[in-house]
Amino acid sequence: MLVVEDDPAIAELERRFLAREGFGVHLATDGDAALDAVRRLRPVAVVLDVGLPGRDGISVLTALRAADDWTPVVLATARDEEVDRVLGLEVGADDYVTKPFSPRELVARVKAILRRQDGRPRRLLEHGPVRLDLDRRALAVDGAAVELTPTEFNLLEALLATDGRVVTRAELMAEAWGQADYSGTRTVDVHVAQLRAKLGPGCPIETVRGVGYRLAGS
Amino acid sequence: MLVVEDDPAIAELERRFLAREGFGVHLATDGDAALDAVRRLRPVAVVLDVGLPGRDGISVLTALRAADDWTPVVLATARDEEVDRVLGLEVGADDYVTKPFSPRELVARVKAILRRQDGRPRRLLEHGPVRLDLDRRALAVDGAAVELTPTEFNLLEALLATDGRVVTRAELMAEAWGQADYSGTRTVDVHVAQLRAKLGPGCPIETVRGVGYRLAGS
DNA sequence: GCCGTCCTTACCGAACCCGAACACACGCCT
DNA sequence: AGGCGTGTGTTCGGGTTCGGTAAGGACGGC
Repeated sequence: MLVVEDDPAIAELERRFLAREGFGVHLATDGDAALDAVRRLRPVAVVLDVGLPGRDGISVLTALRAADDWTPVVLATARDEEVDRVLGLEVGADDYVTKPFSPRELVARVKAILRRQDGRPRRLLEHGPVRLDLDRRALAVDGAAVELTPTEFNLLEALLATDGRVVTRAELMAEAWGQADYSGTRTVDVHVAQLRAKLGPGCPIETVRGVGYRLAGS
Repeated sequence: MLVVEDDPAIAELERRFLAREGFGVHLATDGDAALDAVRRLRPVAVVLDVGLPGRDGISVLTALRAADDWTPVVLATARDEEVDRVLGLEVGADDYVTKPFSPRELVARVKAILRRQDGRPRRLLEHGPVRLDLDRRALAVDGAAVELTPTEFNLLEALLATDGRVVTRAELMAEAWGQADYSGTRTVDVHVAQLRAKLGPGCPIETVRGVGYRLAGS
């Protein structure tokens, strides 16, 4: 469970009530930290304040969903920011609470969401004989399981997510390594080679000379 | 099964999906008819719309519970009627869905409730040779009983509940320990080792390097 | 005070990532 | 056609991170 809230008093309140229900709670105080935390911690759900300094909640949510991350999100909006609520649901929030809210209500909302998403189908990325299970973090080629290292997995995920568009090495670095600027090393190439080896003869990863890589047309 | 809903289109939708699951479905379009139907038909469960004309859903539910009738009730509330949901649960609803909801979700919710309050609500988690009895807090592997300490039990329960999805150490901490934020200790690893030892050679707990653990198989 | 359970720490082996080095492919130019 | 430069494929060893495990101490129940 991740709570994103810049007011320390409110954050602590939320943390206490969620913890009492048995959730392990992490805190983040701004949008970038939140995105990073979701990536690293893979929380079961996120309570996201809309009125953050700098990168606001809506922006964070948009970034998450754009990255194909469907971690359940409860938005916390101020009473008069109705626009944000509507916008939030459109952008992919699972529910929202209006400040000021009772902690009990927040807890109830979070639990409801978790219940709702139980038994939800797994997130899968498929392309030809390749099937990547994001929830199990497992890969199958022609139905046979294939082991992947963490970076190989992230790389393949980044490639499959683009679904045919050309991806530069810099973009792949950013996607699979978190941010790290691509400073002219060959790291990406090496891992692509590894991936191709593991994917076998039907490997759909094509080289676009001078630009980067892309998936073969389905 | 009784569906109480004043919008004929929605009512019909619900009826069709519930019927497909083998439930005999009756309809009622207002609160008084609903109360009457519950008394006469004694349905196994009720799907109850909150926004009824005249006597509303909350009132119907209150009347039922006041008459010591504990027929399982799933409330259907509009998204912005947050008060009703909290109120409904306090008044004795067993669960609720938020409009607009998918019919499949409704069915799942109803089934969950029936399962929960089935004559023998003996909750079992099974996976391969492993069988975990949540009510007796007992574990059997290949039919042979195995003793578990409380933390080991919680840990295994958390793993089995996710059914193959990757679970981070932070999540396991949250699930099995109640709250404790995972601050970089190796506690989880140690207990996983214990578990593996007790589960024996056919142990389905796999390590996902850099992320966490998951169950083997499907 | 003994015993079981739990948490921490430390150590070791293994997996992994990176960067360099070398070999190869492609395309352009003459 | 052949040569050359640039960009890419692939291999390999060093250094680092990560997970398994064993041992020791803290805490609480009996």
